[in-house]
Amino acid sequence: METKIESLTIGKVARLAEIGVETMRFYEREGLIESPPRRASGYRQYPSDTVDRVRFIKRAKALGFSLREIKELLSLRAAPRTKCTDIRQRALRKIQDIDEKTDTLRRMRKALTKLVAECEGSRPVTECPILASLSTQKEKP
Amino acid sequence: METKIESLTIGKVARLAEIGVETMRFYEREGLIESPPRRASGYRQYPSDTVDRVRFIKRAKALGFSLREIKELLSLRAAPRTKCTDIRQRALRKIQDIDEKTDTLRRMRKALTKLVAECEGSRPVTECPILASLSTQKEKP
DNA sequence: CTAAACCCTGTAGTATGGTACGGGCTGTAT
DNA sequence: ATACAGCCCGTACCATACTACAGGGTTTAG
Repeated sequence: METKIESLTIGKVARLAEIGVETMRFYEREGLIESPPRRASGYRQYPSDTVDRVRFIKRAKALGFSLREIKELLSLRAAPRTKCTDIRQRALRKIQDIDEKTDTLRRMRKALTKLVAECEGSRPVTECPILASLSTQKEKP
Repeated sequence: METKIESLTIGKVARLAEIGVETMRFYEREGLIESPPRRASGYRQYPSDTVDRVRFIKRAKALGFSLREIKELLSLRAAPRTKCTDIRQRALRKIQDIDEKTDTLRRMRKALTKLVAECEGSRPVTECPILASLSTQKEKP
């Protein structure tokens, strides 16, 4: 134990982030996590914060962001040369995306809550509140 | 013009919901929208509320719900025989999912806002607030 | 020292969610 | 009445995001 610097094998990162080892390598090929240093044997050595990065990827994916979009999100600060105005623009755009998603979730939640209330009141559930709550909203592509 | 009942062709629904005609038929095959009545010619005749249903599908997809999950969401009220307690259970479960997603979005938004603030202050952007804001969160699978 | 568990590269296969024909009727506007 | 957009079905193909080998070297616990 020469260096006590925290470094993890691919398998450990994968277990901590709850994804597969193959997926780790896939993300590396896709440029979502950078190619880590290697031991003499060729084994990857990850810094421990990689786990957070992978968890982030996992969560963002669950929110409907594509790997391409996630890459963009992660690279917002990555390039140190990038003009601040540029970063700002892109970040603001992402915030808009997020606000739209949040709003849709809020409406879905409201609809489901209504459904639950109807069920508790033991009244017949004939109409679909999920649809009803969304029906008036126009989409802005 | 015998019947003034609002009914739309597949193409009209598709245009209104901003998806492709092929996708409409795909969703029908997958059971996400029910097989509508047909004219003598075989042409599908959709009631106008189908547009809302399709828009809902589109939005839910953008939030990371799979078609299977969306089908579940849409069928919560669909089966009138379903026990209320059962519907309630499933709805509550979905609300949990939604709350988790909302929370992640909230944190992402906060991180991006911070990033924007840093850019406005024209300070160097060295750290990645997106990751930082998520790093302390443990995942609950 | 050796066996089990891990890691390596490369390639191939899978699931999901569409998208694009081909070949052929139908509706409608001029 | 005819052209041309729109619809029908069936099948094939596509991108994305994994997932699973095959064939081989490496670590590490006992």
